[in-house]
Amino acid sequence: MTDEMMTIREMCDAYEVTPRTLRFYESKELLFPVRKGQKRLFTRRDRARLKLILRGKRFGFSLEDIRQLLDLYHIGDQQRTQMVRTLAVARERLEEMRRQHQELETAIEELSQQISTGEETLAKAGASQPKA
Amino acid sequence: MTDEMMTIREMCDAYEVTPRTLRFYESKELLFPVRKGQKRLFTRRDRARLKLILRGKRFGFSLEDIRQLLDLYHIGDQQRTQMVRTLAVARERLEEMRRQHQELETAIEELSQQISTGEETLAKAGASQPKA
DNA sequence: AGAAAAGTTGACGTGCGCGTAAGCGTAACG
DNA sequence: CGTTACGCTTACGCGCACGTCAACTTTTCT
Repeated sequence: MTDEMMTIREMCDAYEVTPRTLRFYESKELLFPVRKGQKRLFTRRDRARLKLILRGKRFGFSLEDIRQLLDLYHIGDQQRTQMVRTLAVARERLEEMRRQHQELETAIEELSQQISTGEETLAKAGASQPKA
Repeated sequence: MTDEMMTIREMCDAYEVTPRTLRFYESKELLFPVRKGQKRLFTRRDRARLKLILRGKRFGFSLEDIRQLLDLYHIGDQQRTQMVRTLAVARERLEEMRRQHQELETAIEELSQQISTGEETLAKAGASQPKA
């Protein structure tokens, strides 16, 4: 709890994941905890990445998708050529997310409409008697 | 192509899925094609449901989640008690989707910001010479 | 009629995202 | 100083969402 380094358990409690999950993410090169002897210590950077991972999952991205996305967040530590490519990928991803955002809006409107219709139906049916 | 019924191949071409997928969805009670002899014929209703299934998947919902969601779209064919419950579930789902919508917006803004920063870095580095 | 095309039912295989023991090291506590 | 707790690795298992044969019936075309 040096405020800089967190043990695996502290991470689990903080983000509601299991140790297995964190080790799994490390094996997939999504996280890079440092080692104090044998034990893992997760840095602030790992915490930031984990937040992005969990968010990505909620949007339906695969871990491999997310791994690539994560690179977009330390743009600057790279060679120029690689960076150009990374930015291109990032822009594509951004477009995808915008489409998804729009589609979600449509879905919300549709479901909202269905609910309204349902409520009306219910009101009218309920006015007299429910299946008397 | 009676415009009402579609064969499995027509469905596959129309929605870019495999026969296996459609049969799988039927086995999971997400679709209910009628049978003409042995063959499946998909109705307009199946097509509407398939669209919702594919959309749900893009949002990261499981097929089981989606199966439950689909019921929300034929509200009205139910008993009153069941309908009340369905509406309640629908409202919860709607809230969840609104949260996701909001979170996606945040993510979009963040990634957008990262890209801008990256572009700046690239511009400055590119002005002189790339890693000379 | 005969062959190719399309569809059907099993049933096993596969990649992803972890769960779940098994067995071992170590460090912290009473 | 033993034991309890936490952590590590290795490895097999599992549920989901299909992919991929295999073997067979049914149309459809010529």
